[in-house]
Amino acid sequence: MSTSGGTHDDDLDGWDLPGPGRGSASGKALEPAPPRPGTGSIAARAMAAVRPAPEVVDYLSGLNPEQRDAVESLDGPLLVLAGAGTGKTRVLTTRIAHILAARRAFPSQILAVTFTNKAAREMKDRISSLVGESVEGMPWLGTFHSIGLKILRRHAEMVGLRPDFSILDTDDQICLIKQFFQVEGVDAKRWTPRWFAIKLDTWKNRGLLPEQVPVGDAEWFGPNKARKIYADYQERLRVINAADFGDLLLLTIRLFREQPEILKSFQERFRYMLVDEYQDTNIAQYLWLRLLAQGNKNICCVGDDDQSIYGWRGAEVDNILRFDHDFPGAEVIRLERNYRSTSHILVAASHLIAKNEGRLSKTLFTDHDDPDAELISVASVWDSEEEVRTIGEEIEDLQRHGHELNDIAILVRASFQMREFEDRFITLGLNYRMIGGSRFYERLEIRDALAYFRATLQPSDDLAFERIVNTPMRGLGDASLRQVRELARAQNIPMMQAAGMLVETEELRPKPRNTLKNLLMDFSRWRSQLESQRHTDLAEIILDESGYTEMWRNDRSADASGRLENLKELIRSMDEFESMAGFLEHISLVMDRDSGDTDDAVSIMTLHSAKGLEFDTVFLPGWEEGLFPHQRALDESGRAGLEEERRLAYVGITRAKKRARIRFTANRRVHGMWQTSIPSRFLDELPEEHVEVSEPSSSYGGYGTSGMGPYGGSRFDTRDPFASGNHSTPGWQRAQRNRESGASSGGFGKSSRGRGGPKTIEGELVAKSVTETESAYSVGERIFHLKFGYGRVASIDGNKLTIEFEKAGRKKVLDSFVEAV
DNA sequence: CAATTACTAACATGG
DNA sequence: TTAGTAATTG
Repeated sequence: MSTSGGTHDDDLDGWDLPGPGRGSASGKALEPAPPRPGTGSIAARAMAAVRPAPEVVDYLSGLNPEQRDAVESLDGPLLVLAGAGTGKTRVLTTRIAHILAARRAFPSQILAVTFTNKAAREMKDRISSLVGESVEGMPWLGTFHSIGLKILRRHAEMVGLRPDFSILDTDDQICLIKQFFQVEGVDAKRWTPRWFAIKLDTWKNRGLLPEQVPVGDAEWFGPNKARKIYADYQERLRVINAADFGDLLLLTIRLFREQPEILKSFQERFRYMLVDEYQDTNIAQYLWLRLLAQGNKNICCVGDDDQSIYGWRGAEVDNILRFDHDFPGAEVIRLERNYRSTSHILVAASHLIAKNEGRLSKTLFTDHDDPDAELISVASVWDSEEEVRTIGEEIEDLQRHGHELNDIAILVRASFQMREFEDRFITLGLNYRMIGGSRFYERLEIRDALAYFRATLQPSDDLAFERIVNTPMRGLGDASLRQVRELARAQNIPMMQAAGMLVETEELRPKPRNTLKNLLMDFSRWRSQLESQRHTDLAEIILDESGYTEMWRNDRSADASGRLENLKELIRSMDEFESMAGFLEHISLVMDRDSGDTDDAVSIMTLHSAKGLEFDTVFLPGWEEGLFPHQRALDESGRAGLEEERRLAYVGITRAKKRARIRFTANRRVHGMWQTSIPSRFLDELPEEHVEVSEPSSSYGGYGTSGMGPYGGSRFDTRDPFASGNHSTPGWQRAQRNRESGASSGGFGKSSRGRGGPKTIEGELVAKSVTETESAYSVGERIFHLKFGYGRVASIDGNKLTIEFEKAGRKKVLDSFVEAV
């Protein structure tokens, strides 16, 4: 691969566009081509599109004037502010179709960046249905990371990597950091590797190299130590020929800055740039875009500040607010006509988001006002078990009434909520599709198998090597491994290489030395078979000869056979790829499997991954304080965190076309402990006229004394229309007390110093601190618990009580959930 | 070196 | 609760 200049126009090959033949691919020849009628239907329609009589062009018809403007304003920077459901994706895809049809560029000359894999896939699908097969593989349509990767692979040498470098996922990253922490003697009690991984990510999201790390940050764990670990970490990545996710962007930026000719070649290549979800871009992505857009400035960004939900990942809403400053002369088009939702849904969502400050105010409106449209439904349930069950029932009911499962989605705040739905739907035999969440490729056996493949393909991949040296156990334990690791570190070489040197010496005892030697021989044998064997066969050979499959066959535990199944499934899915390397690359970027798209199935996913999608019916479970808005968001980012959560709620509601059904539980188990939950404050922020508060669909009155309201807090306490009267639940009373004390203390707890009372933000309860100073109970006291019945307090640990229950045995519970008797 | 036991943090969110 | 780690023992 050429290292100078970077004129890799190879991917223009095979792009067969109606119109000018190849050869005129680069440069001036692509200026608006003169109309040449009859060269193909798309081209023919395009002719009409560029100039007069646009009505003829069917892909443009059906756009409203603003949308059409956004599609046709091809030259110069353009920002499209598009509210939820205003046809954002439609504008983007039609715009691409228009560029192609007008023959302004080849598919390979359009850069289209999305934020998530799903969005990229969706866009690809929609473009090909709009334009036809020729776009099938628009090479530069993808996520920031996948495009960064593609660029880096071509010019890896320029940033100190070999073109076949591997990509580390978060777990690999944490493993590596852990090692550095051990070497540097960082107190693992105070700083966890995971925490540092997040910080590292934050720096990278902001485009900071080790030497640019802010002075304050650099001093963590000791004088300049954090900076040093960052620098060492990067150096280690280089040695093991790997890049983490952040590097995919950061190294590309470095490449562009250090190699102006390469940058220039890309600037020339990308005649049109389109960016989806611009509000989610972080600084690194912004820099990346700006470098590329400095060429011909045909950049079109589409976004909605109200849907900015990736602040935690470094997204800068400022990017969207500053757009015309960054790209002088930018045109701004607003899309405010909503085509998706009923007016109940739309008004409710707008009402909610209006509570946020500092937004570019947009007013969404809709025409179709269906008088029969359903109100937003809000209902409480006893616990998550009931939540899952009733939603299951409602879905079955919808199904009986002829609704397709494909039109139904369950959107949760945190991925752990998805499992319960999965379990329930399996027993119901209800078809479901999980997106994101606990992913196939994150399972133990899959990661192990992948580590074997990685280590085979990429001898320098230390993390893969370390993962499997002693899996299955071969007697290569800590002691031997430490020697290898030390040598590798001292010589600054990958561990496999170090191991190779070590087995030639007497350093190791004979037994481990031989096993290690054998293992290395295994790897080189597998490596030699890379050419001769089909990659799926080789994968099986590796797993068999390494003893990995046998390990599971000998395993007596219940899930062993499932794991073997998964391994087979892994090899099966490998079949769809050309090579092992291609397969590994795919899964390192796209951790979710896109399978079974054709079946009719309910979608279960997080709110984050739901952005950009729409469904007739949307279930929104878990609207409880602490879960949604999530406690961590409030603790760590205060008001900004709360606003981001609210945007997330907005995103959730606006996914629904016809029915939005919000659920909250009265009790939820957190870390195995029962806690009473308070309804989400967002419920109060919905306009009553558009909300229908449903009766709980199954009664749980039998649990306690009559009229006990299972929910506390908010509208549903103070003027609760349906839970008759007295809130005698201790948990509720306690929550209420928390609330009041929080409000009166009125502090603006930004730094969480001290483990005191609840933090408030302008009178709102933001963080209910779990560490109550004193328990209201004493050891030996007789108590009543709604789920477990009567018992006696065995011990007290802050607000955690260990109770010896008369029926249920010994349990740990939270004090707010028991009641003195 | 491996198996057992005791302890503790984790349930954000994505590429 | 559970998964992961650290310490302890065979």
